[in-house]
Amino acid sequence: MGRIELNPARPLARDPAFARYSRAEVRSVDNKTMARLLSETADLLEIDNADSFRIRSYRRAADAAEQTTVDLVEAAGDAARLMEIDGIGKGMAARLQSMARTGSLEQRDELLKKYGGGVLELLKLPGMGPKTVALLWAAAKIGSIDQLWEAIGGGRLNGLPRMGAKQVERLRKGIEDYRRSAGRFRIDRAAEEAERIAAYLLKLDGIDRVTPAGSLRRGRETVGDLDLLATGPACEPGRTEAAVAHVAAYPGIHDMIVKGENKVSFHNGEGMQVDVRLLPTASYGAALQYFTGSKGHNVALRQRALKMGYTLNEWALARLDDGSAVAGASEEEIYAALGLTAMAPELRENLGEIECAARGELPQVIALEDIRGDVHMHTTASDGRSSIREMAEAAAACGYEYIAITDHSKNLAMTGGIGREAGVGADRGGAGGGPRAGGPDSRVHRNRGRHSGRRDARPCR
DNA sequence: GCCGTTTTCGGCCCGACTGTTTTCAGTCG
Repeated sequence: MGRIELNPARPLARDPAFARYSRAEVRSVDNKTMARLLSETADLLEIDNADSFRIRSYRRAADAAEQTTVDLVEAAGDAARLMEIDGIGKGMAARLQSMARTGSLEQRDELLKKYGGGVLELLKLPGMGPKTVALLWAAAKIGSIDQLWEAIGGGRLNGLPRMGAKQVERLRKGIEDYRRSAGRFRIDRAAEEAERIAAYLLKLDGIDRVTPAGSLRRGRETVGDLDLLATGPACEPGRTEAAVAHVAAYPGIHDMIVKGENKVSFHNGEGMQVDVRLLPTASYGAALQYFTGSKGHNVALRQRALKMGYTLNEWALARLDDGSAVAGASEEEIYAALGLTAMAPELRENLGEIECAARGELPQVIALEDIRGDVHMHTTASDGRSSIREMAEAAAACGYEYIAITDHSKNLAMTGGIGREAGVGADRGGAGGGPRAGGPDSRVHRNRGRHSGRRDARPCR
């Protein structure tokens, strides 16, 4: 078994959650995909003005699919097992089975035929809900963000119900904001995809190591393209045929962009571009440095190399006079040859880190081990999924010194809320997959990672 | 569409806020 790492200092392969993941068979449909299909169906049904309780059932099923510890594809052969999951009845069990078999959901496909896929994107605009989407569709056949943009420019929204000047301006600004962030993916989603693909790549004898590079490795909040660097005997020049074929056979590929000798690029089902590069071991460090970036950091680093009589590219750090390689197998030796302390990827944004490294005064990056506590936790007293005791025990297992329970008050009625009689807020699963007192799912609240300020949502190593 | 119960059918979460309208509809959490 080879290695997968987000940061060489913290190999993911040691992560128990990851270890479980890497053993799983890579499939194009999983629990998360099913949850998304169900949730989108609920959105489309709302636009279609379907029965609100039927819509709620789809949302509950989506939440159930997202949260359950049951592998739905594996369980799909037994409807009774699916129906043991809270929120999954006879109808939803059949839909889960169908999704496991075909990768799609018939109800969703039919509604998409009627309205087009653009309406799901419209819902991502702030202040845009299903009623407004339905209104725009009925009044002006607006079914996408581009069409809405044109309609706003042409003044075609004037006179529509609830479309005053403020609302139109809000939509216009919402589109501008959306377009600025479009095409990028949250780091947690990119990391999940990186782990999934890396686990698949490592199944080939001859690929020993896979490392995500780019903005994912630098810990940015969002990722554009996903860069994965692979090394091993099957990645050496002239011997990459089997590795290229293996990458190209990855089941999550939606469409192929490039298939060359050293690089395979494709889009996955979510539209994320993935670049897999096969690299010789001798150049691994240079390539890792080059593809990790950032662009500004690399430009500054190359300028420093030139001043020192070197040239730096993705293959090696080499002398300018005779072209002989000075370093390339590891990042550390490249930085050392340039008179710099090796630095964490998170620091490489050309914000003075090169000058600091030259002086030996690099700041220390906060690591998971530095987190001492968590001050935002919800429990089954409101909309969390674990009891205070379970939360405290999980925190203790992480080595935390303190936690703060921050349950909702009863003013936020949909979450149950503390201040009510014991059990009132916990006896039913509410919207958003609400509390389940005594339920089998003892995972900590999903907000934990976010509010801890970590990019890695996992609570423990 | 699910759940609990009445084993066949009724019930299913709620308030603040905003914009638009003038008492309400829609979104958000």
